[in-house]
Amino acid sequence: MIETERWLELLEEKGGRITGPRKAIVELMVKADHALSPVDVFDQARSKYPKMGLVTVYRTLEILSELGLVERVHQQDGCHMYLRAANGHEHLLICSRCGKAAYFSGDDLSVLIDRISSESGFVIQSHWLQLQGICQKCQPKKFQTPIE
Amino acid sequence: MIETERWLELLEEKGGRITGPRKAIVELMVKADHALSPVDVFDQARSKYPKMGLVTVYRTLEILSELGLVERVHQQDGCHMYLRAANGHEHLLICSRCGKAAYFSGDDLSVLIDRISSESGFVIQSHWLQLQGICQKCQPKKFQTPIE
DNA sequence: AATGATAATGAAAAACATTTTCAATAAGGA
DNA sequence: TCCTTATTGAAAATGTTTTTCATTATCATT
Ligand SMILES: [Mn+2]
Ligand SMILES: [Mn+2]
Ligand SMILES: [Zn+2]
Ligand SMILES: [Zn+2]
Repeated sequence: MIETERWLELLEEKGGRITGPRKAIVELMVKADHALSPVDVFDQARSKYPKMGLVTVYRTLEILSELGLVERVHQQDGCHMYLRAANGHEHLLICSRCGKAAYFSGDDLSVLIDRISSESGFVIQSHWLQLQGICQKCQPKKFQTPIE
Repeated sequence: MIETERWLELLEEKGGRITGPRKAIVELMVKADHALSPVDVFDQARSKYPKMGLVTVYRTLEILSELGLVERVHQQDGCHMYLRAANGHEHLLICSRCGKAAYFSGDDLSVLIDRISSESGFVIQSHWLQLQGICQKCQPKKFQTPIE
């Protein structure tokens, strides 16, 4: 995948070296469709790079997060999970059964934000929006909307 | 404050005993206008009840949270913080300088949610919305909107 | 291709955060 | 007041993240 190359190039531009452990972690994070904990990353990455240390996972997630390639996701259960970062202004939609994560965009909260701002006196800088639900695969048949 | 009484009554109805440590924690959580970490609660509660143990703080926050009186708040820094729970459908507005937290209501995301739901195939169950900004007290003079 | 400076790694230890265990204490019904 | 037992806090156990440090591997320079 070309996205992997892009991440590694950015890493390199920043002055970092491209190493086996880093490649394994990047490859995995680029294609992850679930938020992963450091231990999840560790377990998965070891199949590509068996010597992988958990410390390296922490360090690499930190770097990828500084580069804006990965971001922390909060969930009711684990809340130090990492996922490929949003492209521009996107928010997350997460399946509460299987954890599948998808970004969406096109929210317009400006009216709400203006109102809250003037009611509260706060200068609002950013917002955090996250939807929880059940993805198509996890829905029992009876709840599935027929495609028409 | 009568709200403190209400919390203690609910605790009692649930079969719990009213104790010194619990009173100290409830009093403090009822009036907190910042999300507090277990250690914050511990430190503050010790001034009312010096023998307080940190374990009791963890246990009491757990109980208050089961009773729906307190809820966990996620922030970029500490994300195991606790705050008085919302009344009905409210969301948080948090000052990124001093941590002051305020609830607001009246968000209507139904149009957005319907759209995302049909685009993604997810059945959406709930949403998290949180605004970050600078509260009035923390705003430099030049940014303050004059009251007219 | 070989060399060398040094960034990156992983094992181990340390630091933190949270949960469990357990004997002592205290709440509150009888 | 007495008795049952929920609650407490100290200490230990567990789990997570960070630090330390000697070794290894990357890659710019020969
Ligand atoms: Mn948005
Ligand atoms: Mn969180
Ligand atoms: Zn799912
Ligand atoms: Zn403030």
